[in-house]
Amino acid sequence: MVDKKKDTTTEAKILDAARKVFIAKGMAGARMQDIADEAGINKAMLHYYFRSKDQLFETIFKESVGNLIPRVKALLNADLPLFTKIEMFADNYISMAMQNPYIPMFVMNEVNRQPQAFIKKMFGNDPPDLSKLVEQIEQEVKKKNIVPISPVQLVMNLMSLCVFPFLGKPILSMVIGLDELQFKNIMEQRKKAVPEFIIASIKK
Amino acid sequence: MVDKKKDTTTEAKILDAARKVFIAKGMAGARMQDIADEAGINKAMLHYYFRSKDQLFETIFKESVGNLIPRVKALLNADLPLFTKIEMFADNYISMAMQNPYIPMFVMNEVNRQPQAFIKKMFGNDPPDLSKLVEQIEQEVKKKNIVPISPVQLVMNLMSLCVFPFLGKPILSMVIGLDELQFKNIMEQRKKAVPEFIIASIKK
DNA sequence: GTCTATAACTCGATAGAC
DNA sequence: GTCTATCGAGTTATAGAC
Repeated sequence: MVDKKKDTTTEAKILDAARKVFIAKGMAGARMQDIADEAGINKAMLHYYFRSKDQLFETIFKESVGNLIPRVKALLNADLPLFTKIEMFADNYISMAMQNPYIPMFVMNEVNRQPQAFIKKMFGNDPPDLSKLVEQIEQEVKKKNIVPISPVQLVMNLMSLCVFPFLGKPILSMVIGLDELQFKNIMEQRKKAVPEFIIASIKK
Repeated sequence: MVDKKKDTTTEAKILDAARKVFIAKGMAGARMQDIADEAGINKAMLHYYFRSKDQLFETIFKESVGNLIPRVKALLNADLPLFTKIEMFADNYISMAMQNPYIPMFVMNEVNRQPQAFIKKMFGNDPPDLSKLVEQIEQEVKKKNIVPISPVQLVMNLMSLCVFPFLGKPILSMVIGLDELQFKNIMEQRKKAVPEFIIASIKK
């Protein structure tokens, strides 16, 4: 790695700053001036590199969600036991979110802001298909490996338990009284604790 | 109720409109013009009644969270069995959120925007105290009524399972493919399904 | 109390020098 | 490529007539 350019190119500085500001304040709340200040350059540069606020935002947004989607899709269609899928989803998602703790809120927000635009942008023509997973759950119920549970409820539970702690971090930290390190430790535990919690509930 | 004034007073019309717009678009995304249009009056009136956008927003925000907090506090300190508390929290919260499905996202967002200002505004000098609930959970573990579980993880699980579906509604509707009615039915089921799911996991 | 008109200001975007 | 200066659209807020 001799000739690494650092992240000192103007473009990289802009992207770092934009990521920070957009994620903290959302599209509507962010100011181009904030981003310029954060990057230590001036506003005109932002337009020189990314033409408009919309385009800069979209770059950040795609980068934030783009990484996750292919992995989720792969997992959905994988040929693995149900419990393994649950374990892998929890581990993958929580690991990603620990490295980028503000992404869940950021994404949730923008999806809320314009749900249909989001679908097109992120999934194009082939949205994620849960049918295989749903069928797998129904099979496990039929085989009496797990208790009778609605697949929708089970999927909702898994997502809730993985995603919510990052969305609700400020409230949870406040109500339960956690500092950064404690929060981090608890999330680390959760990679195993969530699948265990779910499996304990549904296993026969 | 002969002389009921309806909600046709200008102030009430403004509040109804502001609630709708702020909740849909957040503080930064909302426009005073949108609120005026929604209320069927003009912008100047908004300032006549509420002086500034900030003040109008704060009125709506306090109203949104204000109802919930006393009920949560009461439940936390109530002298009830653990499983009963879990059942009551799920039922209360999900019922509230079904009537006001955008409040969870709205609140989560604004808490995120300014966490410390939020604490002061909402709780003043006495923030909610979870210590009694935590102790109760530890007791149940010690008495071997439930499996060993960290109180923090259990509380987090309960909140996740109740709150997340409303935050993630657009994503869930998209991914799972739900219309309004289906979503409503699933949330109705969840009032019972969430406590059952939790209790099945932790009961010995 | 309610309205119209407009002031005051914020912010994204561009022009143009270097 | 980078900067300063400024434009112009969009927004909050106010003045003042009715």
